[in-house]
Amino acid sequence: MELRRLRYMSVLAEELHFGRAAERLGITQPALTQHIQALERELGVELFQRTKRSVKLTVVGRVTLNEAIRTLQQAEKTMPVARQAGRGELGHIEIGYVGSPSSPASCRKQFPGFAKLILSWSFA
Amino acid sequence: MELRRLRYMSVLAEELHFGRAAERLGITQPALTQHIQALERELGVELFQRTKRSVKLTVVGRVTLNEAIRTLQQAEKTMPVARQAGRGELGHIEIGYVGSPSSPASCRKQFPGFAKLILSWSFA
DNA sequence: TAAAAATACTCCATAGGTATTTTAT
DNA sequence: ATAAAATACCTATGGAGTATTTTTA
Repeated sequence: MELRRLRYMSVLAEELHFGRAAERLGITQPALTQHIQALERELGVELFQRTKRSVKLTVVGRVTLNEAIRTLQQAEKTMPVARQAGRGELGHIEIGYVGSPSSPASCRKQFPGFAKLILSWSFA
Repeated sequence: MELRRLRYMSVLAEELHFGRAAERLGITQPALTQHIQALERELGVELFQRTKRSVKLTVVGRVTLNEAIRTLQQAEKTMPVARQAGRGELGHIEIGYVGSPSSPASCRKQFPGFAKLILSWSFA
């Protein structure tokens, strides 16, 4: 499954018109038709109901679109996050156990205040 | 940005070895090299630090990988959800205002119990 | 010297374009 | 008759392969 096709699908769902959606996407109508067909084949479902004169989302399409939009939104974050990290505006904290052999329990025993701090921020 | 490349990145991050990662991915080592280079070019950051003898994630790579994994996990949901919906095992509920002109406020006035029900489930 | 990543090149699949056909209104 | 989606076909970009080079431990 490709992000590009999910984008194509979401724009088509907004426009409900292959010609206009294709234009917004900077491709031609036949190209868009083929991508939607390919996506439908890949998922094994009918996303849009076409009647030569109108296009509408099927119920399956509606449900699929929800997931697609979530995926696209998450994907959109990746690029700016990478760039911010590249400029040193974002980093990460690594947490490990100290001493060996050790365990979460022994770690909490060793650093009760630290464990409380972490717990107050909650373990993700 | 392509999902495939995020998958390539995440496998390479696990293996830290182009040859083994490529094998797991069912492609050749040069192909993987080129995809990682392309992804780095696209994002404008260095994801892995290679020293001809070892590969390791940079801090930027670590941060980017977090987002990439979230994206992949979300993307993974789309296909089964679409198929479930296709078999009628999933649907959706649509909620709108009744009467016109209307607003959330007038709707709550008209259907105080309904609004309470919705609020108890919280507006997403 | 050997192991591993990068580079050079070649080939083919497919994304996308143009032209055309089909169909419902 | 017309608007709009589907189909047919062609081209070119780039993904993936093989062979080779480079590098450092």
